[in-house]
Amino acid sequence: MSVTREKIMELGESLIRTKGYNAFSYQDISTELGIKNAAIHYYFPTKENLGTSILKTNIQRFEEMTDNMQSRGFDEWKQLDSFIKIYVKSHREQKLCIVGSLGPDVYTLGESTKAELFKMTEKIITWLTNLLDSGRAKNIFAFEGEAVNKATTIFSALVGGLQISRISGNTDFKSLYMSIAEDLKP
Amino acid sequence: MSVTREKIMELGESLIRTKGYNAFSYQDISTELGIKNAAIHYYFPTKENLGTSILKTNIQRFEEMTDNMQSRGFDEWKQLDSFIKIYVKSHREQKLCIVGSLGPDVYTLGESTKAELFKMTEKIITWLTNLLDSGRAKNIFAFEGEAVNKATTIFSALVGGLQISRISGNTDFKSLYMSIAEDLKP
DNA sequence: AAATATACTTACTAATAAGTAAGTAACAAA
DNA sequence: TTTGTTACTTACTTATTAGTAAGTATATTT
Repeated sequence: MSVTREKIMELGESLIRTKGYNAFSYQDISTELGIKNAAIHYYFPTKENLGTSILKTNIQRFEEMTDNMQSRGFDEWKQLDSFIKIYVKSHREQKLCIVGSLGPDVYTLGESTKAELFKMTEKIITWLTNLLDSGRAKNIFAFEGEAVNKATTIFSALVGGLQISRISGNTDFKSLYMSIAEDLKP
Repeated sequence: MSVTREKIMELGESLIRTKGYNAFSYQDISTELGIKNAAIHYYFPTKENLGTSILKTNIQRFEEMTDNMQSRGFDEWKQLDSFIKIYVKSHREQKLCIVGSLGPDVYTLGESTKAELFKMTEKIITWLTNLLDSGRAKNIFAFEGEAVNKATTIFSALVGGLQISRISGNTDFKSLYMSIAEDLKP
């Protein structure tokens, strides 16, 4: 695949996670990459097209990661830890996760982008739910109630945590991570 | 104060919490209110001015609410419950909270808006921290670690929860609320 | 050698954005 | 009665946006 195309997607994702979908323009990308805005339209005819492509790549990356952890035989703690580390890294880079940055804009997105955003959210929560359930069955995790509720709470705290910590300059993100972990210890 | 001015602020807040700050325009407001965009500029010379004013009002409302609960002698559970109910209401209205909707746009906001957003976030976390601390001292709440970390986690989960539940159509928000409450029971 | 495909640029268009300057109608104050 | 104030409208300007049509240089295929 084209290097320019990949650079556009990479920068596009970075801009979404930094400034937000409705605040970035093709000009932001073209200036940074030293190309013309029409070059971006060559690869991604519409902005919706670019947004959708970025989300599809993110879904793919997420699936590759979870498949990889599964095939390597990571236990539930290790898998949860690896997932949370994505957020620790985002926090270090002062970026939101893609779901958390597109979430508030959901009503302004085109249908295909909205569909991918929904799909990604669903995949994450389903994966987390299964992880929590299987961890509880093995007595590795302990928590009350349905796993899907715990999964939603954890995911919400991570998504919201990145936003809150970025507003207040830099709240200690490690403590959020510890708070989630502590909460699951038997 | 002017009725038009109040309607502008009310609609402005609603638009921020629905479409996001960078997706709404003075046209959205003027069309809805049947006035011209210059009329909005008469009350709020710049968009930043409007955003800042909306945040200031929100801070004031928050302080009035907490003061009111204090003076009425609400216990810690009742206070936490009342706070969470704001989010339950937001969820019902399919709106985000103002912090969660402006959060992702923080790098695109003007200095004065950013300052108020920071102030509001800080006030909420400080209030929640004190509430959790005093509740724990009375053995009404039970949790490990520092109260400020628990406060941040709870606030993050609420802010993120509204976003996640709105993406996936309508995840049961009540369960998030229960999950937080369950977690604090001694 | 001619035709085709790739990866762009040049040069626009149409729409929408925030913002402004000057005017006006209605009412109150001096 | 004039003067000023409030609450707007009219009529713009300037900048930026997503998006497009047509052209071009380079490499690849036939």
